[in-house]
Amino acid sequence: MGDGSEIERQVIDRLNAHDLRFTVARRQIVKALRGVDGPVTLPELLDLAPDLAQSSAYRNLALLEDAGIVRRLVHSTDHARYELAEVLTEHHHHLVCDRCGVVRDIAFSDETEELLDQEIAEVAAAERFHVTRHILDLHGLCSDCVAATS
Amino acid sequence: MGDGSEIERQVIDRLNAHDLRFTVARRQIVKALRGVDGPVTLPELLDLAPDLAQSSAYRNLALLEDAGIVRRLVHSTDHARYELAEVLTEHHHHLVCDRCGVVRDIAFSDETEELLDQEIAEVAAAERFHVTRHILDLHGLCSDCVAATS
DNA sequence: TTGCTTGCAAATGATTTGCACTGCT
DNA sequence: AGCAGTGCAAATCATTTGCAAGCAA
Repeated sequence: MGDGSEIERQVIDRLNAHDLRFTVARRQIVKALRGVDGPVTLPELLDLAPDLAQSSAYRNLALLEDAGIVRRLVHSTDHARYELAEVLTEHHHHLVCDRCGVVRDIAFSDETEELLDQEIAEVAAAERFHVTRHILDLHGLCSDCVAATS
Repeated sequence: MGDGSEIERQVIDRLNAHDLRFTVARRQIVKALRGVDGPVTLPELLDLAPDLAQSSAYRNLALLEDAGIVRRLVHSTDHARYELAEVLTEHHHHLVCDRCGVVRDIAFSDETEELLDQEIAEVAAAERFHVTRHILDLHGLCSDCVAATS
């Protein structure tokens, strides 16, 4: 619970830093994103926050992304997916079902992440590329779709 | 050299398996994709194969993707990127410049890939998810954009 | 011939934007 | 009052698709 207000404080700080207000619409978006276990599409977000206009959702998600509060993911050509930025949550990866499109959060062990960071640092240095983050998505079939593909 | 015809044979086999001909347009697409060091966007592909109609490019890329010859990547909301499938090339990852959008191929050490596969297998089992592949993209700034951000 | 391919132009669908209105401050 | 924020509807833009013509088996 103390966790909740901590996130909220972070959100408000970042909004202030970007001269943005913590309006009802933005509050709804953040609340909705906190209540799910994976990134959501725009339609899914509208279901979670029914009195939010579509254009306001898109506009606020873009602003929240600029403010470092939200992260936009694109796994396919249709709907993008949105989640809270990792500064507000924790570093994680995604399981992506290539059949139904559902996306769920997962975490790796600290050891694996450390080794990964190390390898990334080496490659980045060799390629003269300034790496700021990595995205690791596991694609395949969720258990429901495995069952359906009998 | 021998490598080139090997890929071509693979392409033809896969096309045959899907009742598709190895037409001029498809030949151009495969040739273009073989000549670059990272996945390309549709406009970039059209530059590489000037006498290819846009709709034919889209249509053939979709068919080639179904045939397992091409892989479509989506890193941002605008243009998707296309590359030869890994069965024709080798497992690799991408450096993605968040400023200019350029994408370049990179490879990790076999040890890292093995450890990664091991960790992925564990997570997949725990989450009851059938993982078929993983995508690891390193985001940041390419050296040109680092220089430009003086 | 028979049907896969192609190119053009029109359609689709996610996302963005113009504009007038609402509501903080 | 003054300006950020909102909702509606129209605009954008990547991608898809209908259709008539071209080409290969």
